[in-house]
Amino acid sequence: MQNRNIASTFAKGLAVLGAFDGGTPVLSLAEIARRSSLDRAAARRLVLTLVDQGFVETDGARGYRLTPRVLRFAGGYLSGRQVGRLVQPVLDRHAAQAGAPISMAVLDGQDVLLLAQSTLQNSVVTFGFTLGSTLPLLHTSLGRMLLALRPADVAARLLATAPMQARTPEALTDRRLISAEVDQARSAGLCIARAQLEAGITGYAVPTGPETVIGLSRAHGLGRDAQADQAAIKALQLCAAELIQTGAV
Amino acid sequence: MQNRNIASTFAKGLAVLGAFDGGTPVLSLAEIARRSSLDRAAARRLVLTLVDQGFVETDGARGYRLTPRVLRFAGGYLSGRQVGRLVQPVLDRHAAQAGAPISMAVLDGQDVLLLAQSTLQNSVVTFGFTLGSTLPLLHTSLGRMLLALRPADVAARLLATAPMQARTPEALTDRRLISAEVDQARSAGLCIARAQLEAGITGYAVPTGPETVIGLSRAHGLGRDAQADQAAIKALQLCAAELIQTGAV
DNA sequence: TCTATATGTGCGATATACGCACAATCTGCA
DNA sequence: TGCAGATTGTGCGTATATCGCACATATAGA
Repeated sequence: MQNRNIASTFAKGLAVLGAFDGGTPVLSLAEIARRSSLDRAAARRLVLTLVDQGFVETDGARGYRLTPRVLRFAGGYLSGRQVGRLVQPVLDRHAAQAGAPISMAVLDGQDVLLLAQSTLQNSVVTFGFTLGSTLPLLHTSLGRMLLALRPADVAARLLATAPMQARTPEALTDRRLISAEVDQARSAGLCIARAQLEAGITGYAVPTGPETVIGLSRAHGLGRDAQADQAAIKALQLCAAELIQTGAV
Repeated sequence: MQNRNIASTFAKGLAVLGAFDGGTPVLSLAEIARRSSLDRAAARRLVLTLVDQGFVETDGARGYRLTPRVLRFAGGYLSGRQVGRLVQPVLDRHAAQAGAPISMAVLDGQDVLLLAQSTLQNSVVTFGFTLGSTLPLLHTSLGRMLLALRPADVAARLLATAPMQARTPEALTDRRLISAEVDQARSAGLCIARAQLEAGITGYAVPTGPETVIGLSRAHGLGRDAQADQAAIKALQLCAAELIQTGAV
């Protein structure tokens, strides 16, 4: 039974807008229809509406891509939550002290979604991620920490269904082992993930609120470096304490 | 005559989404209807669609606000244009060298729209702006530089119609004087705006492409400091040169 | 040049969305 | 505490916006 409180054309339009996930910068109409599971003609009309409203442009040929105007939605969110005023300066200060970029993230659907980050000059570990980037839930310290913050039933469901995106030889592929890592993060109030997303890189994460976490990454050597781990976690905990004080999260 | 290639319900939905501009973090249905110029019942259905799709949430009472999910649109744009990989590291490196945050912007409608920025530890001048923030066109060095990049007829139209948002005693309010500043920016390939947006702050901007500019701001003393101006412009020009080399803009 | 894929478009059908009007709720003030 | 004004919730009949189809055209790649 259709819900008359829902505008289905608008919902379809949002699916079309969501098809532009950045993995492929320019999309064809056919690809947009596929990604949004819509009839080709419907997808075409919705894309032309986005063009008309200035959120999408053509590349002159038959491809479509987002325009900067979509950043206004992010601006609305960030300004509304005062991220630029309360969160960014704290991340900047602690990232400088830690000598590593620090990111803030939330759980969104089955992904880690980056809310803010402080990048640094000459940072070794960047990966090109930005605000709005999504990261895997099961193979990042951020993701595991976010799962740890959720009620056990919610976490269990996500652990069973989130995509398995192991990309390194050391990445866990057994969901039960990942679940154990999440349990450990829940107990300890921190998470350390070694070479799960990228070989040679250890990720660290701590909570900053009921639904947000911060994290940083560092290159590691062959052995486990307890001292480096402790320093990274300490830096994050100091940062988290200050973020909690701002009340922004 | 209605254009059958445009889905008007989707266009209305985008207007509702755009009502959340961040100035007021939580909006009522009545306020959303006003801002989007829609019938109250229509606005309600469209907002409920956003709630259903996870882009908006209620505050438990009668207010609505954006969720982080809207950042995915920004992520799609930033990832598609490789901002995190090509632009951000360059901004970070040059901001560190300049000792001031550097932002990249485009013209969008009648606003300056921030595309990227490198913020710094202990930065004097932050204002809380973030990626996705909009700034006034007529009273920022970024805005005047963007106007300078446009064909003369386009610039003239914007100079005549963009909102006059003077907020300091020294801010120009005569559109002809502002136009002269834009002409000078066009000739010089750089723009310096003293105390136009904020008292005591000078803004600098240079172009990085046919439609993008970068800029930074510094506190200034009572007199004009030609040496500080030259250093800021030089830093921006070095940054712009490197950005042009990356081909990201 | 040919084939497969993609795109453009008009159209009839119908499902979606509209706006209205009335009821209910909430807020602020005296 | 009560009242007035503003806001919100909701059902409904109707109009129109949107749908998906089918055919034509264009493009890309082998």
